[in-house]
Amino acid sequence: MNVRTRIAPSPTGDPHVGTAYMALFNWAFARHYGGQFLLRIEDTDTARSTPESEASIFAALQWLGLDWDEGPDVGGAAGPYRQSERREIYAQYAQQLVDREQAFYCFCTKERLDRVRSEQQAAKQTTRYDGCCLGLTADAVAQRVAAGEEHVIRMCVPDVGECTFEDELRGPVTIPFSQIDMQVLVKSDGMPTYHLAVVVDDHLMGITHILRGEEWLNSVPKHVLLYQYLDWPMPKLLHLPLLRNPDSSKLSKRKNPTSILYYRDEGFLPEALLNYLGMMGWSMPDESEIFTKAQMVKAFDEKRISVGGPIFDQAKLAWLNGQYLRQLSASEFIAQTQSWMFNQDRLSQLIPLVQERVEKFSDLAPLVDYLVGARKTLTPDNFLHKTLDRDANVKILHHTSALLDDLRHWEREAIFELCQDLAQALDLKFRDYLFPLFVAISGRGVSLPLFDSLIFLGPDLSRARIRGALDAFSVSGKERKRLDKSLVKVTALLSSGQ
RNA sequence: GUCCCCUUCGUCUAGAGGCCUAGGACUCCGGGUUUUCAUCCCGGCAACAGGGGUUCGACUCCCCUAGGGGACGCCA
Repeated sequence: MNVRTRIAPSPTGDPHVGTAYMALFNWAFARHYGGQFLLRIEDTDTARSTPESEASIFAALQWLGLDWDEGPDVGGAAGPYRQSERREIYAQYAQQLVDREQAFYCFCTKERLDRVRSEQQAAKQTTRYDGCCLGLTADAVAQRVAAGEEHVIRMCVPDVGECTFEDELRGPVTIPFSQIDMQVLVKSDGMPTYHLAVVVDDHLMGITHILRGEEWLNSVPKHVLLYQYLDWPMPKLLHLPLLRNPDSSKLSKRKNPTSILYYRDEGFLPEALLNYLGMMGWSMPDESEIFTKAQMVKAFDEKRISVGGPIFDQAKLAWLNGQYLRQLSASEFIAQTQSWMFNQDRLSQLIPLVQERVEKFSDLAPLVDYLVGARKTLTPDNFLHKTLDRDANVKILHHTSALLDDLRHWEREAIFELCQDLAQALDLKFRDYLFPLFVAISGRGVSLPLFDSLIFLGPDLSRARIRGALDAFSVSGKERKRLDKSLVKVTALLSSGQ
């Protein structure tokens, strides 16, 4: 049997380490069995997908050295590999499902659905579409569609019975159909949802094994139904554990750096990151911990995957990276530091910031230390200020961090405006407001211009430093909740002000 | 709330009924090498969630409880 696996990221943000994790296992699986590994872009969310994000996913996977045999950039016989370019294909199957009464048109408004949902929640029932449009006659549907009424297509799901399917890592799993929603398959903008697109594409692209996150386990019955409706064979399913934050919740950028680019910019080697991800839920048969991706491919055995959720431990990753750095020859080390920071491109961004501030070359390093290296670890004392107290510092850091996390385009002007607006909303003088940010970014109250620094460091490092600065203050869960509430108010103020 | 998944040192893990006095790694703590530091070496702390079965024998199999996680979107 020719094995085919895929990684199917959604280009809606920074390339996530979870994506790298899944890519690694799918890649290793395919390579071990001599099959193909494909890259498919799941950009059916037109509001959130961006070409920049897609490009950064390519860049991140290439940096890691995970090569794909078919994909949007390299082509292949089963293309196109971008879901937004496959609309007609999905439409065709959606129509087939409607014709066979395995799916139906739904005209319910968002308002009605929200109402039904909250009623079900109040009654402590499973939230699920109530079947309102299920009984519509073909004529009625045709009329309403012709009249231009907005609609979606939903899949039919039995009310009773249960679905049992096989997960290769945990054995049979049974989920009652009463828990399964009549999932929307085609959105009102004509795009398929994940569930339709993934089934159609995996089949048409000949995917034999799906290795993906455990978060998908609950939606397998929807897919099983679709495969049955379409008369297609089920691929094998392997649901891998989710990477976790230190508090054991699902890995998230609010609690941990999650962007692959962060690890690149911080100075991790791709080999080390990959090696580390390879020991999350998997181990070499001889228990060795330092191994190359070629060794992993050779030894790969899905039976060795464990299903408990591993915590992504920065300390062990750092140790592992140290092992890799130490084994480099001096000339390799020079080459690596050059490609990391000391190259024409990076230096020409850096020098203009310092040229007019130095009198001797020896002034250079102290000025830029925090830009070419980690800033020092902070304590509350670093934030002592004539007007800002502890709580003010915490609030500024928390709110700025949250707003920057959601900022789509990392541009000087946008960041500047965001900060200015926030300072105003908090009723602070701009220069006072900026103080904790200077400390968070540079480790000092005075440094090179803040916004230039943010641009130079880039979104991933900047966000991590501001979030890290907050760790200097022990912020309790309770306080964090208060801060989140305060943030909601401030955000409301910001949007009303515009 | 409902459903699903998971559960070995603080963390990553080894362990497929006797090889377990539960092993390795990170972290932390000691000690050694080194002009300092780091590296490196040596040593130490530290776990089978709890309770019932099955079995001559259970970390390993089954059940219950507890805890953790996830899902419940016209997001993936």
